[in-house]
Amino acid sequence: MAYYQTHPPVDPELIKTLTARQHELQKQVILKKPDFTITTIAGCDSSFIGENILSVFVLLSYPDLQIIEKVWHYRPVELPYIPGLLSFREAPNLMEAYKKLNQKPDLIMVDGHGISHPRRMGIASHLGVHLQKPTMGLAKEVLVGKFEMPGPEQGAVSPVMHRNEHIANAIRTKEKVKPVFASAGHLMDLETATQIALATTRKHKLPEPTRLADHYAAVFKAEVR
DNA sequence: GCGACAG
DNA sequence: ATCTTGTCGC
Repeated sequence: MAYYQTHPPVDPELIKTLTARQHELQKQVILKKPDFTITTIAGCDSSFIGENILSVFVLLSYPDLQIIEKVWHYRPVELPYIPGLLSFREAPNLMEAYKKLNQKPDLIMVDGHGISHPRRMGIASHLGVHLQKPTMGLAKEVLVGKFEMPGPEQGAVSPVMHRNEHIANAIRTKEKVKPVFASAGHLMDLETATQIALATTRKHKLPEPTRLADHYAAVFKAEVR
């Protein structure tokens, strides 16, 4: 019985091209501690409806975390999910949504990894380079690297190591709940990213920027349908 | 060669 | 990511 695939088979040559593109983009990534005061932070996330992708940006004040603005963009998606190449599937639409923000954030928390990636070029770094904005990754699962489970207490942190490099931190944002993973994206450093993840966590495992982006992605998705 | 593999 | 029911705990 024939069946549909969301996308046609991916050309191996395309994978080579995109991988090479990541190596080029990686040269533009700058890791540094922000030298300014963060006043606003945005969370972003994408959801899918068949062949389409819906991306959301939620702008919050910092550190009080009040919602200032939320925008979204919806359009066909062109690539399937390929581990390591997630940015080429989601970033284009995320950038369209970003354009709709009347006020731009000081920092963007992206749903996924920053430099904790095979080529140190996760979607958070990818977006940071393209938007020329400070970004950090906030992921629910590890992509590459090894780590020891952090202690069960809220605030416990343990390093994620890969090729002898400290690429991310496993963070226990909620007591006895699975940790999340924070990493530097662009114009950011791991220490600050970790501190921001904890500073923006309230009553849930996911820090507010990511949690709210997740939430509104579902809300807008229901509207589109 | 054999697994692992963000969302 | 998405599909998909009930269930446990605050």
